[in-house]
Amino acid sequence: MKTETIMVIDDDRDLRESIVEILEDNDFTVTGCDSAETALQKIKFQVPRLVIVDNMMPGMGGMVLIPLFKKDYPGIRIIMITAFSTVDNAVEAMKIGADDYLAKPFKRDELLVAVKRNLEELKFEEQLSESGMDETLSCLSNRIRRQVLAALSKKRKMRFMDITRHLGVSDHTKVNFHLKNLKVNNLISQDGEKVYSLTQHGAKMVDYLHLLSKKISP
Amino acid sequence: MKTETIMVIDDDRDLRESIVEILEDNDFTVTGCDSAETALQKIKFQVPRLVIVDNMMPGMGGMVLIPLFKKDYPGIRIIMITAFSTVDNAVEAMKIGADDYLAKPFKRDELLVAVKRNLEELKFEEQLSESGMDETLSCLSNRIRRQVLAALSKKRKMRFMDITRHLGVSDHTKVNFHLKNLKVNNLISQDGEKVYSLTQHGAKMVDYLHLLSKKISP
DNA sequence: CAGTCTTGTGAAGTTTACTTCACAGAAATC
DNA sequence: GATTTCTGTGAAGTAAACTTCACAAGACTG
Repeated sequence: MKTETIMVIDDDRDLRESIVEILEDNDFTVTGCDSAETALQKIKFQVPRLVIVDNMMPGMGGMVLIPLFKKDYPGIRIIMITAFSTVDNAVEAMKIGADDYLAKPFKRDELLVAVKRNLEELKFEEQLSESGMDETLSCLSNRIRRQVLAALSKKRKMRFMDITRHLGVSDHTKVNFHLKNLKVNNLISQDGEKVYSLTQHGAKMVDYLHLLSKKISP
Repeated sequence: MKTETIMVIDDDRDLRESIVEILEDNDFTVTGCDSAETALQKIKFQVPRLVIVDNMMPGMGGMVLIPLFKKDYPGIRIIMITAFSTVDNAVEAMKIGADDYLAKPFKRDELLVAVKRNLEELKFEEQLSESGMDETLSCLSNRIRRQVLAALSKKRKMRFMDITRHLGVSDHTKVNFHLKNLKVNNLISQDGEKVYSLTQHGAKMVDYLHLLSKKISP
């Protein structure tokens, strides 16, 4: 099983090692860095999913590092550690790209909660931009293809010309084009007798569309 | 309130009038016709949602009439009345475009159940091919737009360049194009301070996308 | 107040999606 | 066995979606 990767950047050795230890105890794969400069080098070899970075550090501070990280690795999640928990500080951090912040001193559990919450949110966002969604949604966004699904949902099995006539389309090759598309997207299938029917996945999508149509119209 | 319109075609006057009466008692708007030829005339003035037609009639029979109706009015639903309830007869009727059939003699309730079921199924199919679905679904089928929704779902409020940087897109005008699209589709809105946020509708769609992503992946 | 950052607009170009047309083998029908 | 119907394929054309580019007004920053 693959564990989530986290990078911890803090010049304070004691704090850094204690954070690393806590995270490793919770089965994360952790990389520690003692400065922003080191972090910029290490990230080239392994891009973490989550970064925990101290605001105040000698050399490049968190405020400078965050935009650099966000620019090259927009998918990354960043939690900033701030010494003084002023509202200004937090707002400023969020503005430049931090996704969350922790005020020093923080407890073990506060750290873990923040880490887990951010990893959850990250997964949430990633789901929405999954590539499989592109194909499925754009397949469903065509009225003719939805009509085919609706027809097959009722009649279970239909032959090519049955579908064409059912839709009232004069050009059968047009229907064929959309049937192909539906087949590629695994929403319908064709048996040995050339009869079309919904796949299991297709049936699910019909359900989904009805749920959706109720939300859209009223 | 608008009632559903039904056309009843039967040469047998007693049967026809009794069907019409039953349907009118149940608040349908009914047109009776004594022949297929009359029906072809009357349909030009008002297109019904459902047609009940007798198979055996002098002149043009149901088997001939159905393809004509289906061709010119594909959205229509047709129930055929068959004198002899042979399986062949039913299969034949379905093949040429009838959506359901009733075997003579039938009871009042059998008629009503068939009528209501077919009207329900019709509504079901119409929902799937609603025009509003086209815009919404094709809007959601774009990965960048989904990422914008995901980002706004988390951060609640974001400004233009925040969004652009969050996505890691170099050309801001591209993001602007998609923001416009989202605005037109009423998924996001912009307040007086030019800050973007999800609309209520947009928030719903984010929920639905997660539902969908769970259906697609496993 | 010069310069950069933000938030756009509109046109031109590119890519993708869809439609139409011409044709053709297999199956059913007459 | 000739003819119509069914089920396609592939190319060409059209429309829609998306991207890129050139430019600019207003806000903010040093």
